[in-house]
Amino acid sequence: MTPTPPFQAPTGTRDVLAPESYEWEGLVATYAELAYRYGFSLVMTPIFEDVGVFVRGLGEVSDVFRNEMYVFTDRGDRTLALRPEGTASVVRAFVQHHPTTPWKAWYVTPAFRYERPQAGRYRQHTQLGVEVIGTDDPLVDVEVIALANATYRAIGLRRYRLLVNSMGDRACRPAYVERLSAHLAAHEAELCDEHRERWRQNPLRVLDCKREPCVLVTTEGPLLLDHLCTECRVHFAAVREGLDAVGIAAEVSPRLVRGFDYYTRTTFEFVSEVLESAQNALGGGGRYDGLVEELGGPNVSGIGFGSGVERILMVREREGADEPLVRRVLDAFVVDTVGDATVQRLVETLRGAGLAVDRAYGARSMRAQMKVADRSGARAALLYGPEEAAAGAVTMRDLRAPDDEGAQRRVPLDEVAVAVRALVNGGR
RNA sequence: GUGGGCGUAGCUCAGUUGGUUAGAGCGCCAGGUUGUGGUCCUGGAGGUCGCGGGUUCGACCCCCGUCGCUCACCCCA
Repeated sequence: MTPTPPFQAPTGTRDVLAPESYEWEGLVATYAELAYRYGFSLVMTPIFEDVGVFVRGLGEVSDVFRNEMYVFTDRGDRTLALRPEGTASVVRAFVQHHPTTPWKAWYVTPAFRYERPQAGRYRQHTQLGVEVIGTDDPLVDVEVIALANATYRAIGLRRYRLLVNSMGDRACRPAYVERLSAHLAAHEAELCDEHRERWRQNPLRVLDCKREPCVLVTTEGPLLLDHLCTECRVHFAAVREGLDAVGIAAEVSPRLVRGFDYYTRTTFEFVSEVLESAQNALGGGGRYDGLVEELGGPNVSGIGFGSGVERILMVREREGADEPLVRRVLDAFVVDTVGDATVQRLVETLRGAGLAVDRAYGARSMRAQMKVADRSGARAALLYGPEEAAAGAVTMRDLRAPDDEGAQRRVPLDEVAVAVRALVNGGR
């Protein structure tokens, strides 16, 4: 402590202790409950995979693959990578186990990307998300978006917007990309410095560029939404109608292009209004048509979303939510100046009866133990000293009583559980 | 990968133009109150001033390097 510790959490990672960890508990519990309500089941996959899972998943030209992956070789000479996002692993698990479709799976998992850390961005962050594999029904798109939205709402987020777009599919996107490329080529000199060099690698990314030169060029260029094939147009219309039907406001954002190569048709992103910087994406996702097949499975479609836990909680704080998501309060705290086995038994009995109970350690003075009891936030203090030992009882004290009048009374040992329960439930 | 800011007690921070034993508040521990927390009072513990090197008679202060944090670019969650 005093000297510099020899080890610290690695750059871009962090420890989460109470009370912050209570927020995590609350968010994950809320999300798990909602996912269950929406008909999803939990899936857990390893946090590292054969690097090929992610190479095929993300695409070789994606930034994540090119320079952000944690790749390593194990002792068996296998090339593995820590997962940079959730979808590819889940799709791989789908292909390996072929569950009945449509398969609706939810997850919470760490994800790793080697980037410079920044507000709301870490090298290890935590993503919660879902995937639905085996149907291209637009109602599923609506459900996935609705679940994300419901989660944000449930924890109190209000100041965010939903952007949606359609990326087209194998039938219509290639032709569009050619049109776009032609347009970019004609205006190459007007693009921003970076894209003037790089636009050929992934012309769609230029649409997502926020720098003015690119914005000017692409604004007058062709939009994918105007060049969708009939099927994609119908699908996108159904998604929008479905969102409308369940009362979720969505803004069509023709320039929304997300980072991974596998997206087709529906893409969406929730952006927060309280994050000024470029890190304003709360979560996002979309449909992927070729990914399952790419990883060796049948030619079926899937859709999913991922959202960052750290970012959600940061946004929640910035929105001014001061109510903790969960309250962890002890029911009773035991103060013991006798030190025989009685208190040890009592504590276990109370815990067995479903009460949250802690005690002081180290045989300290009653005064010191009472301070600990106070700081613990427990509702009741249970004092056990020589007098109580002689009477086979404890003194139960209400630590939240406004004054000392009637704040405490003697309770026989075998009635303590009932008495504490009554006090916690508002009686005395 | 590129650039800006910052590293002094567990936490939040002071620290004069470089000068001798580095301070405060909160927190922690003990006592006042040998059976009572939340108020009050007294005392105490706790710092190789991020780390390494340099300049100087002398460095928390100046210089170089390094590590870490932070903010922005980029990318995304």
